[in-house]
Amino acid sequence: MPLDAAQTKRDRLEKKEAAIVDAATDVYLEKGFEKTTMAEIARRADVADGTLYTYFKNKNALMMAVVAAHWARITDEANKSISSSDNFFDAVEAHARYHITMLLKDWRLIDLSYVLYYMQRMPEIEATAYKREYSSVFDRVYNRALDRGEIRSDVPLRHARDLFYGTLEYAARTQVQGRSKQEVESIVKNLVAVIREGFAPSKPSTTREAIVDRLEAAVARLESVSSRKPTSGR
Amino acid sequence: MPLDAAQTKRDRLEKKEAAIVDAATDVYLEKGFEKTTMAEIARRADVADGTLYTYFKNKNALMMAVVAAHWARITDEANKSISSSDNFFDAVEAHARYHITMLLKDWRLIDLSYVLYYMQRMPEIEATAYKREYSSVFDRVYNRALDRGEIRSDVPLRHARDLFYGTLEYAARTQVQGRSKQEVESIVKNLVAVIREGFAPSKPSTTREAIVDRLEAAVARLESVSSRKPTSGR
DNA sequence: CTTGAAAAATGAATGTAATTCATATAGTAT
DNA sequence: ATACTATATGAATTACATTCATTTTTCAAG
Repeated sequence: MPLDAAQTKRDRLEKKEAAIVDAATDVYLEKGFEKTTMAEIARRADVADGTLYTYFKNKNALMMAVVAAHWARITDEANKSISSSDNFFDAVEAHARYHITMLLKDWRLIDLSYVLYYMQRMPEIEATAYKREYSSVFDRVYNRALDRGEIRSDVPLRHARDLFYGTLEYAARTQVQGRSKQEVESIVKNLVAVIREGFAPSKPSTTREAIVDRLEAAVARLESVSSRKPTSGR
Repeated sequence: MPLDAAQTKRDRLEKKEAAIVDAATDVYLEKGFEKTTMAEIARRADVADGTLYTYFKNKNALMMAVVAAHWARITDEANKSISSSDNFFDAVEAHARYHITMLLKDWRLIDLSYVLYYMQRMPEIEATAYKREYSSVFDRVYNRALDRGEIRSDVPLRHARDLFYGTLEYAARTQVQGRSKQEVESIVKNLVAVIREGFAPSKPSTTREAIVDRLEAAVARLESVSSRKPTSGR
């Protein structure tokens, strides 16, 4: 088989697969999970019922593809959301703003991930992989800040990550479920403020004793630094 | 109808209803949502298939009852979890510890609430009411601390609540989904530390603190001059 | 330009599980 | 005991997901 013919064929199949995923997304957003039927998806994608099964193992796999397409989109956007900030707190604020705005806009698709995950075990599809990829955005920002000494170093990454995404997702869910109006800015500012206080390099205590301790420690660090450099002997 | 006869009759029906809910809980915990069938529940509860529908409108309503029974249990326990602490941070720590321990133990039932909620709209059942009742535990602790001036007063309750429950639920979910071992204490201590820093009444800065800041800055400059610590990549 | 084997697509048939409903049974008041 | 009502029953119905025997399309080789 010539290479460009194969290319064309694969293109054609991928286009059809994408059309099916798009149709499934539309139906799901209109009707919700329970009322989405394979027959309706097939009708919208303009294929026969059976055709769906040549592209996806079953309904769950198809819905998982819907979810995967969405995570790919937002992971891409999330990476852009931090690109303009160079200090930790600005990057956190930008990413928080992007994240909660997205959650409020696309919550039905995000929640679909959870529904699929909890409805049945699907280890072969690894439903949480998309999320892990997405949350690596925060990980990079955090690790860079650690390297630069912008934040205290005794809080493990995973705790910071849980705080960040957990707070935003809970806030978004509260807002979507209740009928409270959206208040993105208030939520973002509050989270950033807490992180600013809780993750700042630890402020030394102001007792005289503590000052002396701090000075001793600083001197010790200086000594150990210069002793590692034989050229600048002491 | 005599009153005690009515009482007996209602008792009988309530016992049967509880038996059905218990059977449903068992089957669900064994098989997961998709593989739980009404026929199996009926068999376990020792009633006919149709009988289930004289107690519950449909499968979702029955599963919702399973969820409701669980929320009632844990709301009761949660209230006990804070009763022995009298200051804010102790109460927060006690409740945090109870909450995440419960989440790790009963996550399948907690998640079932979400699955049901997101699978279809059920405004008549008000799936989130249980959760609202539960989270009022935190609200009471927080409002009491506000009254007593134990914490700063410019953080709205809902933001504090989102931070508290959001962080713990995200942490629990991460742990359940991954195969990382449980680390309740680390998570609790970290959350309490962040809340302690972020919610403490703001202290006015003192002269001594300014001195320390200046010394810190001077030492940092010295250190950066005597050795260019390369930022370790990652 | 044919051709036939492999890949895709089809939709009627099948299987599974939720839900309904006509009928039977049990409980209660008179 | 009798009639009346509330409960319980499980066979029949319904709604979908999924399968599979056929048909249609694609494409490399002659």
